[in-house]
Amino acid sequence: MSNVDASRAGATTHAPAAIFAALGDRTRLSLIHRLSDGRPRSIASLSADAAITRQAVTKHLNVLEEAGLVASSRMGRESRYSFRPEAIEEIRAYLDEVSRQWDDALGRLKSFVEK
Amino acid sequence: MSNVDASRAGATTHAPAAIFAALGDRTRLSLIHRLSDGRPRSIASLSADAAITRQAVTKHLNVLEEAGLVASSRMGRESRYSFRPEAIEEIRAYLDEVSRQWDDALGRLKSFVEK
DNA sequence: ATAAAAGGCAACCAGGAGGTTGCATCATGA
DNA sequence: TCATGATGCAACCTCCTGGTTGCCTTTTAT
Repeated sequence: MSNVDASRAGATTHAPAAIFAALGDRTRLSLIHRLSDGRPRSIASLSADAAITRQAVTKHLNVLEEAGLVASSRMGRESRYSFRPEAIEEIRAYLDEVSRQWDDALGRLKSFVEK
Repeated sequence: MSNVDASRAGATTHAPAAIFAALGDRTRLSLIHRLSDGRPRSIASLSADAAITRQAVTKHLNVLEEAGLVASSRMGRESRYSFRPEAIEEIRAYLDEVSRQWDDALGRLKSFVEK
């Protein structure tokens, strides 16, 4: 289990850095891309056309899950991973904050120059 | 020098994964946060209140620069780093693409159920 | 002219990340 | 019930990363 305490009800505030880090890998990014069509997939299915081992894919999926980007549920003998858009929204909010601060700075500079 | 060819005019298409990876570190995230107020800062200034060495900060700044998140320019004896919002816009576009794909999937599911 | 400030360079180190292989376990279709 | 498919677990390996220390170079203030 992760040390991020994903079991704490509601407050699943996966630090932005962790989410960014999870997205900072080509393989994981392509997994996200494929899962973002809404269709849950098994590990075997996801590693079928991959150049790496099923075990490697499993590790990547674990990273994505701990970051809150995907969710898994066991269905019989296979575990299906599905995309979780909440995490995306979380870092989108973070980016908005950075952009807002930047825009504010631009605004102040502009009004200063005009004065 | 990086192998990303940051000198190619205009087409500074820093792969999303590299940008995400650069943001996937608390220290670098806080550097970005501080620089996003638009005020360029020297390395010494940025590492003044940091818990780590100036050298470590330098390395982080290099990572951010290669990802296109900051730009540096030598001013006398100090080199000033400034925030570069273009990289943020680049990954925001990527996130939009993922979200769009997700929304489309939801839409198809909805119309299927309603039928 | 020189001491102090600001950086750059390089070597070095510990730990983590990405991958692999081997083997055990659980579920299921014949 | 039994072979196969889908995973889980664990050990192991290599390379990258985050950090450090030591020392040299360039500027600048006095």
